[in-house]
Formats: sequence, structure tokens, C-alpha cells
Amino acid sequence: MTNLRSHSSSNHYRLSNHTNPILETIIGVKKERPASSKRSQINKGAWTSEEDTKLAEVIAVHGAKSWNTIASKAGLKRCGKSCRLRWMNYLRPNIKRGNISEQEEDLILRLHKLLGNRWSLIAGRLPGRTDNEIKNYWNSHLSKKIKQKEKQGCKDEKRLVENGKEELREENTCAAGGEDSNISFDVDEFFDFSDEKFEWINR
DNA sequence: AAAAGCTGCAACCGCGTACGT
DNA sequence: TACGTACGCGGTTGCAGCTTT
Repeated sequence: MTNLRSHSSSNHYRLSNHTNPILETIIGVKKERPASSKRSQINKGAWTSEEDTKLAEVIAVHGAKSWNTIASKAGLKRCGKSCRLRWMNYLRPNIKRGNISEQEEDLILRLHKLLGNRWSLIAGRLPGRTDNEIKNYWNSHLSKKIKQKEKQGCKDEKRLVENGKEELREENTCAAGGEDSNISFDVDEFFDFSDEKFEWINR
């Protein structure tokens, strides 16, 4: 797939982010961003490995619920909301990190066409992926790809017009722009994962 | 080598909804 | 029913690292 950065030769930072943070704590690999603390009671900014460890320990005992309780039990100067986010997007087991495969990308595109920006729903269909990750991936990769395709589509359309075949199309795509515009598709076809490239989904 | 601009990700914020009292 | 609190979601921002000039 096209995770440009991960394909580049110098991606130490990214690679370190794609490993288990608890493991990072143990082996001391993780690079930390300075945690800013505007107010003394509540920490903001990047999580430290100590915070990660504490949070994971408390969740292991009490479960991933009652986030404010968890925050206080862990002795973290964080709000429950922040703890939840950290757990859901980073610490949770079975999180798949790293490059999004072609199949996953294809599925994201299909689901986005169907659901729009319902990232959590889309993420629910992609085991191990978080809504935040998919949202980021969409904003940084796929939206650009789509724009490029649309541009290309506009050029093609111009050519069609020039060739006098414009009547086949009419008031469509180019001017309307965005992916939400008058999209029609066959639901059965949409959810048809019989193609062998979607075998992994059926599994 | 240094500065400027770009990229991608983690984290924050605000809002709507669900739930308990 | 009304109110307060917690949770979950989507949009947005901040910043480290990378690339280009």
C-alpha cells in the first residue's frame, strides 16, 4: 500500500509508534513528546510511557469502563475522556498498527461511500483498526486520492464534451464535486465480498 | 548546512446521546 | 419529567519528523 512515510528509508519515528507502547516502555525505545501542563491538576499533551503502563495496569484489573474512576485509580492527572481515548486508540490489545493494506483501503472506500464520515462504524468493519486511524488515513491519503481522481474525471469529461458525446452525461459529477453527491450504487454489489481479494473479510 | 514548507499522527475539544437519580 | 454525569463520536489542532529549496 501507499503509506508513503513507512516506505521511506528514514522512518524511525513511525516505526516506533507502530509497536506496542508497553513493550516500548520495557525496552525503552519509545520517543516521548513533552507533555504540556497548562493547568496543574490535569495533564495534557502526549502520554508518557509511565502513564501508559499505569493505565494499562488499572484497566487490566478493573476493566475498560468508568473512565473517570480508572483515571483516579491509576493516579493519573488525566480526565477519563483522555484515558478512554488513549486506551481505545493506542493501548488496547489487538490493535493493528502500520500500513493499511490494499484490501483495507478498498473496504474503507466502499464503506465511506455508503456511510460517509461515520468513522466508528467503518472502523467496526476493520478488525484491529481504530476510528481515529481510519479518519486520519482518510484525511491524509484517501481524500487526496479521490480529489486527484475527480480532477482526472473532469479532464476526461472535458474530452468527452469536445468529442461531442456530452449528451450521455448531463448535469453530473464534475460541478457537483464531493463524494456525497448523487451517488448511486447497488447495495448487493457493494456488500459482495465474494471476490477472492475480499477473502480475508469473509474469514 | 539551514530554513521553510509539508505530512501524518496523537490528542484535544465540543456536541449529542444514553443512563442514573 | 428534569437534571446531572459519563460516554462516544467526528472535527480540528499541535507538533515531530521529513522533504525540498
